[in-house]
Amino acid sequence: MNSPNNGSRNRLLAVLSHADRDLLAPRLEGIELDPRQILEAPSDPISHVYFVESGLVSVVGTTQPDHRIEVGMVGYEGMTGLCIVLGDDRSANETVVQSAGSAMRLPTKILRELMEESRSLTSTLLRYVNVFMVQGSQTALANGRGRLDERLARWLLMWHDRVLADELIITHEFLAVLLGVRRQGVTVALHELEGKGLIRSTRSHVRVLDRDGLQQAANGFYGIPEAEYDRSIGFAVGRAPPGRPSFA
Amino acid sequence: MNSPNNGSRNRLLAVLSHADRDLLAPRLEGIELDPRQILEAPSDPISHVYFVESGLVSVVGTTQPDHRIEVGMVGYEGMTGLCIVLGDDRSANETVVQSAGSAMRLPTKILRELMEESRSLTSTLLRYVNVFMVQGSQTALANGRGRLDERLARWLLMWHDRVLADELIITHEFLAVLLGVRRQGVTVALHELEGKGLIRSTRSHVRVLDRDGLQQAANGFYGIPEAEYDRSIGFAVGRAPPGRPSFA
DNA sequence: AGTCGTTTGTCCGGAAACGGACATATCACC
DNA sequence: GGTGATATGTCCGTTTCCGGACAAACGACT
Repeated sequence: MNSPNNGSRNRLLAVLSHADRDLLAPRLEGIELDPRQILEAPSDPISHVYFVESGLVSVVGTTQPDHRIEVGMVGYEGMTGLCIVLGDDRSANETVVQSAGSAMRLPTKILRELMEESRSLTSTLLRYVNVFMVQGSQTALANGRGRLDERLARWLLMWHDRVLADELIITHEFLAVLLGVRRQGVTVALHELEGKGLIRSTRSHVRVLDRDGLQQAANGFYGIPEAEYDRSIGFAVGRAPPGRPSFA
Repeated sequence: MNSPNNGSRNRLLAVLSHADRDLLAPRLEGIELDPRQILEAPSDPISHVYFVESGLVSVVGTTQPDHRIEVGMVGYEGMTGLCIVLGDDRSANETVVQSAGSAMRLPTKILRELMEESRSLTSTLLRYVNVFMVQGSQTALANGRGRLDERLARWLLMWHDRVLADELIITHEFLAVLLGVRRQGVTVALHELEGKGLIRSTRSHVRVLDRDGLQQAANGFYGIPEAEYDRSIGFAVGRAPPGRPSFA
């Protein structure tokens, strides 16, 4: 439970004990994450779990072909393959790389074995599952009660937390899919936030200018999962810009 | 992993091995669930986990006072206190009894101890956590993409699965809170479903008449978590009315 | 400089849900 | 059988978002 900051860029790996890290290290494989790459397909057996180091991964819920929406977001603070951690071998959702980066990955089977060996490793991963569930709950809440501009502000903040940059690369079209709304709606909402001076929006780019303003614009829909993360997984490895959750 | 059907009315308890059941039995306490009773309050330490036997419990997400919505539903197929299972001591959500019934409950501390002792118990509970996460994802999806009438149909089906009765007791007002919409909207949507002959709606009562029709009305938003439950936790203890998930 | 695919900006009418108001219906209780 | 609290039915105008269409802007590539 100590946080030795063993040099890993992934926060979950970073908070592991030396012993757990030594257990994992030899089995971890560094790998690039390419945009649109699919890490988990619904109902397909999952081969690896990914500890994200940079970039961003979306968990997208699906039913009918036309019903799609993002239900969770994973950056360098988390991992994919939670169903593996929970003992299942496949996911009901799709997990797709949203923004290029890198990850350390581990074969499914190995993760299971190591979790059998180390209770403290298991404990950390389960606590992350809990935080991820909170994120999902809050997403359901925002989807049901939030206006488009509020949800957009929330989404930008969450992204901002999970990539270590102010400049995000994404098209309105893609954002619309993730938020489950029309592309034109995203365009208008971005203008609204830009008009308030909170962001700068150019072709395929969004730059965050005013985090505090965005939080205000999110109207209470942002922050709970991030606070839970800090409380439950542990505080940052060092840098924690004011007004931003410490893991960012 | 065998399903000895040891007589418990709670499905999770029922699928436990004899050994696990013997471990739990002496510590379980039967207790009534009264409507509106709060089993878990946000950020409050959780004293007990509840294995529901009858009635229904809602997990409600909250941020600002006015932002509330149901993010999960627990009946006799499940349990409350998932954050305990995952190693946290409190929940970000509120857990409230929606419909009267009974449960077997277990002090938080005891559950933790027993999970330390029995890996198979832990495994079963974690698989339920996974199913519950799927339920949450699908709720986020439905909230974001579904029309009110579709979400209402989905909700009625889910309730119908989780209480062993066709007659549900709830007011439009309450339903509106759970779905995160206006009360008047619920009234109109119920009429719509009633007009199609799918339900019968009277003061504080909704009777399910046509499950298949409701599934159609739900337009694909119903069924995934229920199927996951059957696949992951195991098939029913016996009765499985056609067209209804086997756990119901 | 010109071409072409992608991305964005901006229209429109219409559907869905909102917020508020008020009338009616139902039930528990005296 | 009357009374009052609770629940439901039905209006209204307004906001938010949708679905479709189309023009303009951008950027990569020749």
